[in-house]
Amino acid sequence: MNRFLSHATNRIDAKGRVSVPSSFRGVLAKLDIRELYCFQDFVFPAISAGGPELLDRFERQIAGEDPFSPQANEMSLLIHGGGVFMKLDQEGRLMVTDFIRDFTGITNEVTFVGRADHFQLWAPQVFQEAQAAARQERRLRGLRPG
Amino acid sequence: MNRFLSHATNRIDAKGRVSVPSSFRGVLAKLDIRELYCFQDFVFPAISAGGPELLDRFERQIAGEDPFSPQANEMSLLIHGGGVFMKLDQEGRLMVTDFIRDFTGITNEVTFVGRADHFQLWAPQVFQEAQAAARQERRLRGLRPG
DNA sequence: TGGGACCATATGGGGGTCAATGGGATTTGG
DNA sequence: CCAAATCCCATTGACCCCCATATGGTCCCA
Repeated sequence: MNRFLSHATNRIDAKGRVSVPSSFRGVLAKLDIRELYCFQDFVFPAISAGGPELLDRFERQIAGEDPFSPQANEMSLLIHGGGVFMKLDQEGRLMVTDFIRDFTGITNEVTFVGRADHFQLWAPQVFQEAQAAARQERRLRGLRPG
Repeated sequence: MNRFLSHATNRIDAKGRVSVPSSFRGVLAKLDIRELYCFQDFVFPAISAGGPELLDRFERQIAGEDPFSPQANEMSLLIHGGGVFMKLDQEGRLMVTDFIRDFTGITNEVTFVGRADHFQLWAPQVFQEAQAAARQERRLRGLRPG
């Protein structure tokens, strides 16, 4: 597998660590990603995590605009001010810091959600509800993928 | 046969496995599908399963939109976060995980339902009712298939 | 036409392997 | 020098490979 897919929920231990699902670690290894760029999602109350090239992409996006524009300023506020680099420990676990807890509402469990080129950390309950809402909205609009 | 047709109900064993109907496995072999892309159906409480090209089709749909739009983000939440790759064991059985149980209400039996280019997993009772409801609705509208 | 051999599919379970988790020991940073 | 982060090892349980058994249908022949 070469992209992040599916979701899984893991427990946070007494030291505040949580195991990143094995399949996600496999993708990271395959893409040779050793350090995670984590940032606050623009839409949902979730932390997004991916390789450093994610940040590069965002910065290229900014570079395409007038560097003194309010839009560029705002974008930088989000991706730089709301972003951080993190590493996994030897067992593939991640420290769940206050940076993550405060933005997501995570307390003692984390739902990992694949998003193709990155993955996300959600509070389990919040993820369930957001997904149900997205499904409901699609139905109302009569849209279908494919 | 080169498409998924008809429906059949099989039992889940003590280890949580269920046999995929032989005719469906035959279609999978014919289409050279070795790994199943499974996702939560957008309308019914059923898991849909098909070849990886199903996911490709969804992703092409997303690619047509602004990648930073809430719509694209939402769509990805469903097809990436709500999708899984699964494999059959050597006897053609599938593990019925919580991912499947929680969404479908499946407990100890699975109804497999052919849908041409993919098939679905339903709780038997729920399938019966949904099919009956669909039939009823058609009758009220005076419509006939074909 | 009825019985029985034969075959394919569904089902049951032993046991190895690996991922998730828990916790002691050591290092690092302020 | 203390607290927190990281390393390292042990335990547990879920999943998967593999082989055995049950079940039901079809075909053949007397």
